[in-house]
Amino acid sequence: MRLSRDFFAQDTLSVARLLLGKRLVRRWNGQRLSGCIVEAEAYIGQDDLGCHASVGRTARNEVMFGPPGRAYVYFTYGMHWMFNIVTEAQEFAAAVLIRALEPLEGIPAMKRNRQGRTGFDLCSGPAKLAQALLITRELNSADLCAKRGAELWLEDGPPIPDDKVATSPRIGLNNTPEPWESVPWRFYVRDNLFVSKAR
DNA sequence: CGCCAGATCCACT
DNA sequence: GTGGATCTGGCGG
Repeated sequence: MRLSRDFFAQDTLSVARLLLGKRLVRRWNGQRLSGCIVEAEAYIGQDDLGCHASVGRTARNEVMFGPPGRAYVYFTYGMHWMFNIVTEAQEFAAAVLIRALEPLEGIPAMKRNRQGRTGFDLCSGPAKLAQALLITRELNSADLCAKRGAELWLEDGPPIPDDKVATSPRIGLNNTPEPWESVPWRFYVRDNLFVSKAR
């Protein structure tokens, strides 16, 4: 079952939590590259100083102000692409950053995309999984809920019970004013080997 | 192992 | 001109 726009329209913390266990699927060259989401972070509105939307509406963050269920893909650190899913109502700028996947389908292709790296190093980080699934600028603003012709979408997966879900502060927010640097808006599957960092 | 700096582009100031 | 929702290899312990 493909995840619908209603799913992504929920509040961002719920979406981030519920995305654990869901499958991210990339269609490329007639084959499926996919993985189970094991780590995600919420970025919630213009008040959240960790969120790109906190600087106001710009060309870069425009997609976050649009309808839910679209891809917000941006470039950072001079070499990395990041994949987010837009959440909540139009005009409320929020998204979930996908931080790690447990690889499931198309692993040889992912390995090639990752210059021969394997296992843990395939998708254990936001820039790694973007590289493994060939997610770049062209997919920014792509509709992940399209009925046909989609290159990227999400599918249902086994629910992860609460006792297997852990939270922590978001990764990489250096010198962001509190409480934003410390709010526990990162969700990950406890003891899963493909999570980017143990805690 | 852990730590650290370099890589390298682009949006925003 | 600056610095970032990161990753990697190299170096030291």
